[in-house]
Amino acid sequence: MVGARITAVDVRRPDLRAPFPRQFAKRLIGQTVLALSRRAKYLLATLSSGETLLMHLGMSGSFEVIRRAEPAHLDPHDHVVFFMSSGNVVLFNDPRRFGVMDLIGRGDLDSHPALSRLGPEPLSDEFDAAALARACRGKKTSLKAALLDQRVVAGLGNIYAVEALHVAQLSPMRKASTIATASGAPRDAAFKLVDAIKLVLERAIRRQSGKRYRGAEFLVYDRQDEPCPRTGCGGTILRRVQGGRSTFYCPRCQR
DNA sequence: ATTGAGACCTGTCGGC
DNA sequence: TGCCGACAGGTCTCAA
Repeated sequence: MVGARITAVDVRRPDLRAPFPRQFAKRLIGQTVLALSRRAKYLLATLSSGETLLMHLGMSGSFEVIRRAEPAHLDPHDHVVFFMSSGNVVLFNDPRRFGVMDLIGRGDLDSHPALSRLGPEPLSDEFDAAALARACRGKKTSLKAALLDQRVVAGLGNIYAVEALHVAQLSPMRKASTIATASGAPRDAAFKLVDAIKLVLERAIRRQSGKRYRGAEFLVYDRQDEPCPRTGCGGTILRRVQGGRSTFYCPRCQR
């Protein structure tokens, strides 16, 4: 898409998680995509008008680039088709329709409701033990719930929150406030957790970029009743539901 | 203000 | 083989 002009947009199904903005296709046609970037789990395309196309994959969304959009190749879940001046055709496919498409006016990026309250990017220098401890100070929720709170750290999801807690040897049920002192200074656990989050994400990006999600590639996620992967631990992975989502952890080495 | 539960929608998988 | 319930990677809203 980058450097190419959008020549046509086919919205085959406009009812994703949120309704599409008015005149969605019309406002896109003729614009050049200047750059692609990402904030948390939102994909952002900077357009020549200064507007930004915001996209989210939800739980089941994906993009595919093809050369020709033969009707026979289109899947019923290909909800948006972008035709580019380069000849590329970009398909947005989302069976579960939890995805999002929005168009943000010039200058309104920082005030957009989806983006305005996001915490720091986990791989940025801004996200360190001090920042994490500050965000968790006084929080009565579990540590796991805090990691999924996008205001604490942006873009961490269920799987990698679970994985990071295991690497850091911290219990998902532990109160979030316990990683900080009363004044909000980081305790040892905050340092360990920040390091674990960065490690887990960097490893995941290296391993999975370009690939589709596949299960059974994780240390503890989806591994209930299996032995704890920590050498010498000897514990067994348990599954619990926290806030309606599955948590997997080793009660022996995660405290 | 914070927190947890439920809702959104569809596909897949395991058990009977 | 076929049906049915449980469950799924993310956010959002609502009530306590």
